[in-house]
Amino acid sequence: MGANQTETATCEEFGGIRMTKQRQVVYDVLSELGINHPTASEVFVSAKEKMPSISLATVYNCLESLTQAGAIKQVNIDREASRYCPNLQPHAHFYCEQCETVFDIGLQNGAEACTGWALPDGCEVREINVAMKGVCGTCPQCEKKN
Amino acid sequence: MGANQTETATCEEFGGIRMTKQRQVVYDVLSELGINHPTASEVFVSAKEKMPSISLATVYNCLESLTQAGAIKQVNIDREASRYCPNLQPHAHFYCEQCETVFDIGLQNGAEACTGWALPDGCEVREINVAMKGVCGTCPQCEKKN
DNA sequence: GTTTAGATCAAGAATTATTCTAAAAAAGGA
DNA sequence: TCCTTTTTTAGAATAATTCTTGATCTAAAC
Repeated sequence: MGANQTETATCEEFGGIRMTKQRQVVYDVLSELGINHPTASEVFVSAKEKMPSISLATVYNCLESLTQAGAIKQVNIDREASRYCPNLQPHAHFYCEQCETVFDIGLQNGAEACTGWALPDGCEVREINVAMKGVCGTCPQCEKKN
Repeated sequence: MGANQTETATCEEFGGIRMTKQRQVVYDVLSELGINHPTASEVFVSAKEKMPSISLATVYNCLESLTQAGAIKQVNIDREASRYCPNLQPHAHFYCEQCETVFDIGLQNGAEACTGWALPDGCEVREINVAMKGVCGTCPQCEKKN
C-alpha cells in the first residue's frame, strides 16, 4: 500500500459513496465556509490550502458526487456560477443585491416548499429551487452600506 | 430614408424601448412559440425564418432589451441555457424530466410567490424565481410515454 | 502479499452559452 | 440633409463547466 494514502470508508452518511481524501476536503471546506455558499472556484482555493495537489477538475467531480449522493446541495441563481451549500433542510436562497451575499431562507412552520402554487393534478414535484433577489436590509454588509 | 426600413415607434407597452423590426420579430416569435419557453438559439432559428438577416447576437440583444423593458421574462432552470417567456403574470416554472417540457405554474388564489417562506424582517424581495422539477404526468408528451 | 478490475484523480483540451468589440446601418431630431 | 445616438452584425473573446486520457488508488479476489 502506498505511503501517502490510507484506507477510506464507504460512508452511509454520504449516500454510500466512497469518502476519498479529496471528497472529504471538499466537504469540510464547504462545511467550514458554512453560509458563504461558495462557488466551485472558491471551494478550490480553500481546498488547495488543505491539499495543495487537488485540481479544479477534482473539485468539480467531488462537488458533483457529493451533490448526487445528497450530501450537499447545488444552488443556482440566474446563470451565475453554481454555488454549493451543506444545508440539507428544505430552504430557499436569497441573494442580496447590495451586499452580494447569498443566505438561506427557511420554511414557515407547517409550510411546504411549493405552498401557494396551483400544481396541476398528477404533477409530481421531485425538486424545487426557490431563488429570491432583493435587499436584505439586516445583514452586516448591508448595515455598513446604509 | 432607406427603402428597407420603415419608421419604428417607441412603444409604451414595451417599457418605452424603441420597437425595432428585430425586436418585434423576436417578440412575435416568443409569443407564437408561446408555452414552449424557447432558448435564445431556438428563438434565433424561428426569427431567421421571418428575417433571414438577423444575427444571433441581435437575438441576444433583443431578448435582453425586452427583458429589461419588462416585456418578457427570462427563465433559468439549473444552469441550462436561459429560456424566455412572454407570460408576465407571477408564475413558477415546472420542468418535466420525462417530456423535457417547461410549463408555467400559476399562483393559488390569494397566494403570493413567496408564501410559506420565513423572510427575515427588513428583507425586501424584488424578484423571485421558482423552478420545479419532476414529472407532470398529464401533458401530451408524458401520456405518450406512459 | 499479489493481482486485478473498477473508481478516482490530475492536467489540460474542448465545449457551450453568452458577452464583448468594432464597424456599418438605421433612427430621430435639428 | 446633416449629425448624434442607438441598434445591428459578424466574429472574437470569455467563463464556467465538461470531457479526455493516462496515472493512481482502492477493494476484493486470488
